[in-house]
Amino acid sequence: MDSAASLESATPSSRDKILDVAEERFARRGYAGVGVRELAEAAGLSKSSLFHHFRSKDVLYLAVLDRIFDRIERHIGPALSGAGSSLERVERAIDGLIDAMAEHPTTPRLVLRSLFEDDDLPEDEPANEMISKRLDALIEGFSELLTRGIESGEFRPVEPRHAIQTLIGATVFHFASGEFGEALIGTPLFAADAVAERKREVKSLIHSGLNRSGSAQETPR
Amino acid sequence: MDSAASLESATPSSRDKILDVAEERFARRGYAGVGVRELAEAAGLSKSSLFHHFRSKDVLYLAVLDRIFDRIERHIGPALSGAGSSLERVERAIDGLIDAMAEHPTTPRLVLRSLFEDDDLPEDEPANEMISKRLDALIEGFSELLTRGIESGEFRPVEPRHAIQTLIGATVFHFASGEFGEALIGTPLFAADAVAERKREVKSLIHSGLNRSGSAQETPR
DNA sequence: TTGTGGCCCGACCGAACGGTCGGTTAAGAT
DNA sequence: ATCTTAACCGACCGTTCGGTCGGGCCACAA
Repeated sequence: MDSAASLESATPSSRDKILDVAEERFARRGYAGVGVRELAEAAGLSKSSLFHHFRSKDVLYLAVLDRIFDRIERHIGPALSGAGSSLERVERAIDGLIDAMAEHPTTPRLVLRSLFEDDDLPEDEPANEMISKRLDALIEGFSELLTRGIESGEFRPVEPRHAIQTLIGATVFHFASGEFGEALIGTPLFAADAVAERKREVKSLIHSGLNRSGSAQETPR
Repeated sequence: MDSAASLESATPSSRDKILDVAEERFARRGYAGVGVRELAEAAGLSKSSLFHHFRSKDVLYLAVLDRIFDRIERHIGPALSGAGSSLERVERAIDGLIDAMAEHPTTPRLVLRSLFEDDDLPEDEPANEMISKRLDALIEGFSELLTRGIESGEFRPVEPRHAIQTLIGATVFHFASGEFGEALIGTPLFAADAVAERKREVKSLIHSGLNRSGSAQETPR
């Protein structure tokens, strides 16, 4: 029936174009805010053709999310495993997370939406459950990392799950904040140096909060 | 939940009913995700009557946001002014911000939406500009607080605007995270003790990051 | 008594929504 | 030469969208 992932590299065309366009529009205006007509037109084909590639708007949206999580896992996966102290590994994971968010401006917005929106999406859709699983796995990876650092005495005994919430806010929200964030920070959020600075700021905040006594260790990247 | 109007006359007031209903629905599913018919029905009157109270869906949404910012200013305003060390004042502001988010579960979601969504709303609408002004003022208040703490040598020389982004993420996002957040933390986000714990966690993270002991712990490399 | 104005309604409007249907190409495969 | 199939399309479907319109009801002022 549906051989979704079987065709690989040799597809330059419509399907990917639709995904690209949908990713951008959905990120900016949300699932309910974008119509399939608009997507089809922007992708350069008719609405009927769009429905030829994706059986419904739902599955198109989920396909977009799927690609997003592919990219995130690609960036974070290597960072979570590997050697080093807990602090080093957490910092590497933060770098990876920020890289994932900065790769495409659409990523943080779609992730943020999928995190806080009580989705209108069908719960039964297998693609939906699969995405939840992947998200859970990522969270679990981070959680274990923090827990290990606390158990080994390297970190203060913070609640790891609260720290994860803060971390998500500091990374995902920052790069999702669009006009507001740019007005606040004063520069484009996705310029290479702005991304590098965000990494520095987040890591230094994680490392020693606002306290001066933490000393000014500039860990270069 | 009717807040201020309930002390007054026995009128539940259709207008307020509409605002209450709209606030809850918009918070959950966003501006584009909610139709005026649904709102009217949930408020117990007809669509035409809704349009008698609010000239368009836009102004209804903006009226909802307006109430939200009223509440936030009520909570944070006093905290920003007042005496004490910079750290004390920042912590008081964080308490106020979290109180504002925890007062109604709708608040953080609507704030988050208004921060990261490139709104479909008319830029010219005066109500829209007014909300932007109020947001700017809040940000400016926080920013001055941090800047003063840094200048006085009490805080590390972090970039205050980055710290603000992190702070917003740690507070607004946390309480906006709904199902995801509850699954992660493991308890209802808005229970009194959960709110208190979040205050503690955020303040301790702000205070000394993940580092054990507020001092030393030099990281080489 | 006769407004008058606040509040409410059913009926209706054109546009847009997600989705279907039948049919037309063009490229391979048999 | 025929059959299959992926890709595409225009036309159409029923529903819902935000919004309008004309009028009904009722408390209260003149």
